Amino acid sequence: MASEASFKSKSSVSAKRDLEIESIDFFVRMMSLLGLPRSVGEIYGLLYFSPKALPMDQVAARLDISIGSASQGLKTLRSIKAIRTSYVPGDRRDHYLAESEFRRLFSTFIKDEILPHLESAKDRISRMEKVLSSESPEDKDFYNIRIEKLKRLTQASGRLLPMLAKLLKL
Amino acid sequence: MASEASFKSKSSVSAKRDLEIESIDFFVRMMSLLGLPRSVGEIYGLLYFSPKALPMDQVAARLDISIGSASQGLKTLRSIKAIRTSYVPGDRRDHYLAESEFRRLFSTFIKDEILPHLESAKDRISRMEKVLSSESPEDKDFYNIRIEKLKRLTQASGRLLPMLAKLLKL
DNA sequence: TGCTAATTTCATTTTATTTTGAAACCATTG
DNA sequence: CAATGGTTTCAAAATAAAATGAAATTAGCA
Repeated sequence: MASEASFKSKSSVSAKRDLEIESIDFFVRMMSLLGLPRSVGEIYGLLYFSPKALPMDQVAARLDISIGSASQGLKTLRSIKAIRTSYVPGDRRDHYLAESEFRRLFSTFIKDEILPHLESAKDRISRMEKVLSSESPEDKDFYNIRIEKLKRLTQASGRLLPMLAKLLKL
Repeated sequence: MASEASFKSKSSVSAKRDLEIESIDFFVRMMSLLGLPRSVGEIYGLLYFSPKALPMDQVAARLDISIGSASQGLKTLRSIKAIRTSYVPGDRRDHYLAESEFRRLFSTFIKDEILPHLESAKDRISRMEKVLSSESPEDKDFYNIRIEKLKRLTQASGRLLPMLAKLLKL
């Protein structure tokens, strides 16, 4: 009947569980705000409140998700630098720790997910300008104004977002 | 054989179509970045480059989507103040115009979609603090530090986002 | 090098989201 | 106040996204 839990007081274990659950819930919402799947939020939430690094199979077991999901989710989190591996002697499994500076994560997200879109937006706008200048349709003024507004929008974003990203890294 | 197009030069019509298509494409991506469905982006993109206000049935026809979708999409766009209706004498249909100050839209989005989450995050954090103080588990320091970091994150966001919202409204 | 544990990949299944279309509802007008 | 045009609603269908699980791959160890 001896279990891992037998070394800890009962209330302490449940307190940890409570924190874990709040954490998972918190990050599931947070990640879904960034358009990331539930499982990714769950994994990060679990790791965020885990004092020790956890191997993939434990992550999957604790969250009751498949190892496939766990593998994918950890991959995603690695790619946005939200977690890192830590070496555990005598264990060939990779162990994962949450990168606790969550703000950097937003910064990475802006750089990787949003700024590239801005780039393609610029191309699109030049394309629009070319169409307009070569064809001169009626309502040309209207179209010019709209294109001008789009331009300002992308320019403003192009300045604001990197600033924001920098602020978050501090 | 007489058609609407017969009053316009052929190239002018296609130029408008080209702009429309680029616009729709642009806003479909933009909206999906905000987690809004494709049809919503399509509708806004169409209206954004339309010199005259369009009624729902024309929106549906031009985009080849159902009137159900059009109705839902317009409702969504109205709710985030991205479009407005304009009165057209002698026509009982509502006509829609894009609100061209797209930046305000982000501002509305921050206020309506993100800030409420922050509020509930604060509640969650107090809950965590309560659990921790009443139960005192081992690794208490670790948990305290993590909670502290979450607190700072939400505080920083709570300051930054309203600022950003304000900047975008200018 | 061969063996085995650990991890990744990916076709299939499950779940969630979006769209459709038809019925219900509303509002204008003859 | 009936008739019709316009709009919304919502159950069902279509589509898209995510999770599973098992096979394939990789990496550590004897």
